[in-house]
Amino acid sequence: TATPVRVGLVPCCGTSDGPTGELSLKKGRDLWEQFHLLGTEMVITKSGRRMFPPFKVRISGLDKKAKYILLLDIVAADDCRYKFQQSRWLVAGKADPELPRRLYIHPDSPAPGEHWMARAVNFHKLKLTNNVADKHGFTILNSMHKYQPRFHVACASELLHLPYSAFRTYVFPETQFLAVTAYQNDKVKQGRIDSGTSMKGRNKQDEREKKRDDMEY
Amino acid sequence: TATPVRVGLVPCCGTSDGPTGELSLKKGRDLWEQFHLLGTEMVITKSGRRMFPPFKVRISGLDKKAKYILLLDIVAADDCRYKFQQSRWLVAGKADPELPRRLYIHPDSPAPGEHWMARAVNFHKLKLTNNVADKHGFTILNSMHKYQPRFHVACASELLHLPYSAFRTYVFPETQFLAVTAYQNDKVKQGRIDSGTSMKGRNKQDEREKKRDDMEY
DNA sequence: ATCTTTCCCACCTAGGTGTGAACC
DNA sequence: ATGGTTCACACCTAGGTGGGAAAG
Repeated sequence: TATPVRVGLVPCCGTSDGPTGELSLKKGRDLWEQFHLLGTEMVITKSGRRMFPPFKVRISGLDKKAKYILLLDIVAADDCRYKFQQSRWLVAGKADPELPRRLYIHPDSPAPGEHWMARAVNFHKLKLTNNVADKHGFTILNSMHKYQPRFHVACASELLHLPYSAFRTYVFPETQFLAVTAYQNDKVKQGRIDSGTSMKGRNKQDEREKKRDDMEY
Repeated sequence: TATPVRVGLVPCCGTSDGPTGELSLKKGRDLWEQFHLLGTEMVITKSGRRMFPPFKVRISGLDKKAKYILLLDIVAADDCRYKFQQSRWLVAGKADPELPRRLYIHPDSPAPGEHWMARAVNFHKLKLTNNVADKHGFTILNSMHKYQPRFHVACASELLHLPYSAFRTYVFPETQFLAVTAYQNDKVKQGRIDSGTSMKGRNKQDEREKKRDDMEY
């Protein structure tokens, strides 16, 4: 084609601005890189869990009028099983057999190039699960394995044509992650909380408040 | 065309099943009809308010593969201004000049006939406002005036072709309503609350609970 | 004993809703 | 005084999140 297609991962900057403890991520640096340095972990659950940071790409050079389908899939990054011991990830044997591969088709697909180029494309609705029998179409992963998300652009005007259409694939190594059913690295857990996007779970009850509750009786 | 296009307003049945006071709507009858008997009121606000009951249509007889744009607009039902006095709506003069007409294009548009026919089409995201300077594209209405929603089907593969495309228009008289900035008829207000879909606002504090709060000091 | 998974639940955000007093 | 409008706010739903105990 005449114009080259360019795809860039959109930086996801942390929004934390509270008191920055030792563990919090520096503001203004890309969240993906920050977590990558620590060893990104993604929680997988039976009912499905989103990715964090969100996977966003900006794309240019498409034909404005031609229709495209945009997809994300997640493939094994290597052939190992891992364990987390003494604050570090160690190889713990050979990988379990790969599970049925599933494509996450961006819900706007198919859409013309101008639509995709107008703003960053966000794949935040993709969900990860460890449920081998999942019927929602979520991406099924093995816990304690390392994965690599991949982004694809397909020239296709209809979803039915997808299997026969030309693909272009883009990989961003900083989006590699380990699938877990519970956070292993406390720094990763704290980083998610600090980056503000994650909604806090049940807080340890504040001492003062706890006292008051106790006094109700 | 060979097959006739059929469009039906989808009944919106109330979900209330609590203690049914004198004012609550009977279960299992169409909400639109129920409110129509009372004189449907729709609140309009500066920041925009959804319609209730939701406007839903079921459509059949479209060409499966052809593309359509589905729209809703809301036009003056007559040339009067109204007032609510002694529990009834009375004509109170001539209508104010009509405000700029706005079309609400269903966000799935354009889409093939099979998409529209697969399930009821819901226009619940349309918002009503009385803000003449609105920049969100909400539908602008005059308070204390009577309106009639209209549903349109346009044969058009692109939004840009809309102005030149053929329309088919459907009107459901039971969806007429009066635009208000605050509910006038208590029965309408109570009907909305009873039908359950409306999220309750601040409740009059339950006496028992109030007492407890007061005792906190 | 250790590691990993599962489950329920309190908490959070986002956004729609009527309240009631203030405003005009 | 009246009638209509505005506004901040408590409440609601829906759905995503980590906590922590319990189970495997």
